[in-house]
Amino acid sequence: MACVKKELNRGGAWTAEEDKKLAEVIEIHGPKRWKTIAAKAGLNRCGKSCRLRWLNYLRPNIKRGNISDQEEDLILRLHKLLGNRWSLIAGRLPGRTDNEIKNYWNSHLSKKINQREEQSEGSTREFSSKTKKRRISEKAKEEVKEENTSHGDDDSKIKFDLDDFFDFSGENPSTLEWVRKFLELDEGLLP
DNA sequence: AACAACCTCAACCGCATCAGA
DNA sequence: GTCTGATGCGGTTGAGGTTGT
Repeated sequence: MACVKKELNRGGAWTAEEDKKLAEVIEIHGPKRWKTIAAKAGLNRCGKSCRLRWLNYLRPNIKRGNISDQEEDLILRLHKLLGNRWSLIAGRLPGRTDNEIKNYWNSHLSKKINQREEQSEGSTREFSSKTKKRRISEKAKEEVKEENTSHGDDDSKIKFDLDDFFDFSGENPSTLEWVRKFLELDEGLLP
């Protein structure tokens, strides 16, 4: 459930000191029983906050920043296939978190896709750059809404998207190698 | 230089699901 | 079978930084 609102440190950025305490307690007790961890660390944070901090920031092998072209390509394909299942997508990208991918999608990729769509529409209408930006971000929001209402258990859509997902014609060799590794990772991804 | 608009990302929230008593 | 607490997930918010006017 949600953190108890009073007395807990909500909304504030984590300090290095808090990170250190949390990491120490997790080292001893392991990354489970987050309520207990929060208490033992003596932090005014709820268990959920501690878990999130660990998963998104403190966990070993976290990659930070600079999503590579290959990773971006994979995110695009996986999103096409899976929709907004960020944790599933993150599971295919070692060192990346669902939160990071979700943020990256919302701030970079959804915009890119919309730009491509607008170009392919061949619209002749011109807007000021500011108006255009606003329009793009609003459209992105609309699309996310639509996605959520439609991704359900729609197997037919997934089957349809699989063709696109595995269409690697025209890819450069490094991307193909990346995809090959990805497919080796989990043979159980596909039905 | 000052202000407004916009962007990014860490963190929170609410709900769903899981697991154990 | 049911209740309850823990965990996981996706959506949303807001602070701080950047860019445009």
